[in-house]
Amino acid sequence: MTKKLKRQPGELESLVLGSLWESSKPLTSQEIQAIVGRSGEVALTTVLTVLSRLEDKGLVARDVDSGRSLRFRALESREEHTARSMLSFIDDQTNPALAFSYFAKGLSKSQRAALKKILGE
Amino acid sequence: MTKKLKRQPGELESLVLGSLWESSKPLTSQEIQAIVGRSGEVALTTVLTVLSRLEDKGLVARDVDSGRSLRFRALESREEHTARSMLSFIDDQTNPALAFSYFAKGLSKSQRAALKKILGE
DNA sequence: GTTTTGTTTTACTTGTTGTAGAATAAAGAC
DNA sequence: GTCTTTATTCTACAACAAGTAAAACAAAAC
Repeated sequence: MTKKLKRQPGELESLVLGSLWESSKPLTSQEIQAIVGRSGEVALTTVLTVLSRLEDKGLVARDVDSGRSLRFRALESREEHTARSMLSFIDDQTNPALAFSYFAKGLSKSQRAALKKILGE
Repeated sequence: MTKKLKRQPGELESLVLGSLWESSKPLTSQEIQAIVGRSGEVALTTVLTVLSRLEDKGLVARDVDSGRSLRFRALESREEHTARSMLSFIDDQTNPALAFSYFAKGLSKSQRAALKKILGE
């Protein structure tokens, strides 16, 4: 009997990281479990495994809480992470301008306006 | 004896796809093999496996050459692909403007100028 | 028709992620 | 101070993606 995975590869990691991005303060593993486990439970040990892998990748750090448990936090914001990811694509571009052109075409009117404003500053 | 992989996961796929992006015309599997196999050989069957996986992902298509062999081509340019990838990050952004701000900060002066120009058109 | 050349099938390996039980550590209760 | 509860780490396996290529197959070329 082939056990089917509940999630796509990378999905749980994204959910855990996303919960830290959304939160204004560091979260305990239990709090994260409650957030990602909305529909369908996830074991606490699973959450902790994912957190430790995110630490290995340098995306998450832990602090000792005043008490027994740990609190986890993202090392960069969602927006910083997004920007870095986007920039990594630009790096191996021989013709960035052409890539920018397609990119701009795919943005919404308001997104394009926002980007234009930022570049003007 | 644990056999070490020559490459990181995804690397060969990138090399194969990259060879098609660089080329102005569709390439045969042999031609691709010659390009990606510069330092350290890759079996022709390996190249063909990778090509077929790229086809499954909708990134590559094949045409019958005038003769016996096949010619492979990328379905979008490197720049189109880059733009699509970048846009996919923007999609799950609640605050695109903030992401844009970090993004702009990471661009070189000339890249920033190029992007600004495109947005002005 | 046999050899050569090109492609598909099959198959195994490694790496990453999902998943969580078992073992361990440490805090709190009594 | 021992016992229980709670939190974390260790260990392990399953599933999927990607690297790798031999074996099988098909079709030119000779």
